[in-house]
Amino acid sequence: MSAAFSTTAPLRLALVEDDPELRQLYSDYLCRQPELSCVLLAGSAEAFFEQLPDLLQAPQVVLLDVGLPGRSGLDSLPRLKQLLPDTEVVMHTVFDDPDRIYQALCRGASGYVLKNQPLAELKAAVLEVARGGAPMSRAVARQVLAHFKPTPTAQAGLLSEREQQVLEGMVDGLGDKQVATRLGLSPDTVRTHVKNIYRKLQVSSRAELLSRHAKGQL
Amino acid sequence: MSAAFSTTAPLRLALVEDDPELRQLYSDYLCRQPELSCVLLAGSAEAFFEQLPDLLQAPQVVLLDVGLPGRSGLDSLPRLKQLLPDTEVVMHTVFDDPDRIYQALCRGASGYVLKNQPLAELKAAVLEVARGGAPMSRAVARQVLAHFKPTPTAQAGLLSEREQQVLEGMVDGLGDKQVATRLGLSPDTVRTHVKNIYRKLQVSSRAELLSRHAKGQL
DNA sequence: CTGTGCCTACCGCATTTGAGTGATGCCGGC
DNA sequence: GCCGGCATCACTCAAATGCGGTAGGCACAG
Repeated sequence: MSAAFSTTAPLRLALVEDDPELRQLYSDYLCRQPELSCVLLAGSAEAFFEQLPDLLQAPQVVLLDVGLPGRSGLDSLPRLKQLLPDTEVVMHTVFDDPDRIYQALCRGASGYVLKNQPLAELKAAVLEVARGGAPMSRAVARQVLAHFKPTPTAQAGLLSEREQQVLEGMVDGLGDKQVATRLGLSPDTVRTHVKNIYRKLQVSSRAELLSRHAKGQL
Repeated sequence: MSAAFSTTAPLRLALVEDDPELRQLYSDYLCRQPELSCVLLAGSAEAFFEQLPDLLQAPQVVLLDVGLPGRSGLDSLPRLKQLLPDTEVVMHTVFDDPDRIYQALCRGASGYVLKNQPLAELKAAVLEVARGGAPMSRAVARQVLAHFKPTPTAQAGLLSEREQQVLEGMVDGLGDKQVATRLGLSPDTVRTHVKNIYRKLQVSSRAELLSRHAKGQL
């Protein structure tokens, strides 16, 4: 909701990128934009943190490379967000593997753009995140959505209907007896179902099952 | 990477929207686009499913209103994806509450755009999803990201560092002993930590803890 | 100095859970 | 009709877990 009119002061941007050529390229382009103002350029996370105290005002957006030498961008994210809770971080990288994306988002990134995109996209992402958005490259957005999808692999057809219901109860954090009550069954029956579920899903404890459920496959 | 050149056949789009005026407005606009072809217009989920068999080719994208009379868009999503697994669904609505968004994504939506946006945005979303993207309005994207964030509420400060580590182990589906091994502790120590965690987080079983963790507070 | 909280570790006990075995009845395919 | 899968219930046994207490060492605040 905060203003972003042409009369607004340029957005304070920090750029962390280890490749000197790329850094030059990006900063050249981004700094030329009237809406932006590069207040910090760093080639590593360490350099970034060192330069931070020199700034009069904290950057509003940090464009952070994931694959940095030394402390990776991913690793320094928590500290960055701790020092600058109100600063938006956009990850910038060639990696589009689910795990890195997941880690970045969990650690407080508000955007994730890939490096194979036109510079205009990069600029758009920076502006977008400053406006309260969450810019993500196509592939990244899909990965993110994949985290929510049911992954109809195992369950569909594998587990019988009753077993599904029992599983549901377990997922809700209930014990065998409570599940039995909910379904109007004998606790022993539930126990049998649970055992069969374990066998079918290849796990051997409630914890494992719930862990799996929470992660990949619902 | 799939082609989207001007020589490509127009994208087959289905539009499900209960408000006749809006439906008219959207279809007028979208159908005028050379890249798009509205093959189905429906005012309800029921009408959509009825008209489906009449089509020569299934729609490639469905623009689905969330707040439909009768079977809501949200409720009909699973069936839609079951019938048309390869069709991309973009939710279209005025609602931006986290729960509805979460439900939609879990049920297979690949996009979620709000209704307060210019028509060009709508068109862009349809094209984007067809290209393998995941178009989301600003507010929606933020909600989605919020699902990954640590929710610094409870855990931060509430649980000690050691307890965090133990919790992590439990979340990974490990037993007490395995957690102990991982952290180089006595199983008894882990048990003590677990007890304290339960007390602090107000739960009384592993299942409850993991369930909570999976749901609200990651 | 004292209290408080954390980390560590142990004891004991009741309950829950994982794992094995068996049994009954229903249903559907071969 | 037989076999396999499913749902139901039962019994046993051992391991894991939940719950209560105790206790020494450490660090920090009052």
